Amino acid sequence: MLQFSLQQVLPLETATKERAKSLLPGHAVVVPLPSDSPLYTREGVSHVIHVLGPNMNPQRPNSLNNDYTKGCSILRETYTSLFTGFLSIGTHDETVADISAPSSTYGKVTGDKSKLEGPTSKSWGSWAQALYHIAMHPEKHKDKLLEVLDDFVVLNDLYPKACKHLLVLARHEGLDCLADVHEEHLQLLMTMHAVGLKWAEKFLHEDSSMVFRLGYHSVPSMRQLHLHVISQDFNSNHLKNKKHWNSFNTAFFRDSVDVIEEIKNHGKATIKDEDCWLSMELRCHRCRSAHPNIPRLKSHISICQAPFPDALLENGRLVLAPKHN
DNA sequence: GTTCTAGAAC
DNA sequence: GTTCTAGAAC
Repeated sequence: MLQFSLQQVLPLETATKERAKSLLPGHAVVVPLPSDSPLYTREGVSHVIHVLGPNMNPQRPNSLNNDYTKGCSILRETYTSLFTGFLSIGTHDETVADISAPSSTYGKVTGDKSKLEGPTSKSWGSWAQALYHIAMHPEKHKDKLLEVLDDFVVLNDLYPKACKHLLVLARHEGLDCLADVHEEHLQLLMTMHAVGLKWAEKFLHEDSSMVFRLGYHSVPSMRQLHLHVISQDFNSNHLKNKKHWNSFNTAFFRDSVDVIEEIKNHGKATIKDEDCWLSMELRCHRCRSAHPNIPRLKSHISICQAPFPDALLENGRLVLAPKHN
């Protein structure tokens, strides 16, 4: 256990009292250490975070009178305040005096919101981390990888929705989805496209009747930016529901060529995240006929010979699609 | 992202 | 009978 002398603690106590006279349960206060504090000069401690948990002792202020539910709630706030305060140190030059815990929104704190607004991107469940782990540690997943490059890896989608379905996975930390992509990533997007195209061409060399599309989901379920390279047969037992179909056959699927153009022209990509795209009626991607359910749609697409619509053939959205008259 | 389940809908 | 949907869990 660390021991502090009075001399070490005094500057901290003064600095703390400047920030907050008292602290309510569930709240934290971040105190940057004064430059004359021995804790700072000798130990290199830059900040101290004070945090007050729930109190069940009737002899002390703010006793909860054995209200266990309220105690749990305040304990949750306490930890959130503590971690939010800790995050604010790394990401902002200045800290605010009192950080109170948000009850439901992640990353937001009271006080100077303009400086302390937390990450606005979505949070990811544990099951959404698989690609991230592969991107960060490809050496641990060699058996799954088709190609390993400095900036990308290529792998088969674990649940392919067509005969050929690859992912070109970016290895850059902090790049999780299209919303994170900006002008500085243009070269990266173009390289990902080139890598994906190379694989599509390799498959086309083996079977020239295949047709490929390269693109991103507007709002991916898995963390870490990944480009889908998918053949347009959609012949797969893993394609089971409307969401599967529509995520590759509505505007929810953003063609790589379009994303690159949008980044070039506007510095950001269009994101069609409305749920309506994923729950749209099922339509054949070739002849646009509607079908009542997935089994009927799949039996239709296995025989549909219609040419791909012009909108898909323009500007390389489809790779080596058959020409029609 | 997946699987499982229950209930509704066809 | 089958299929769809939503929710929960992982």
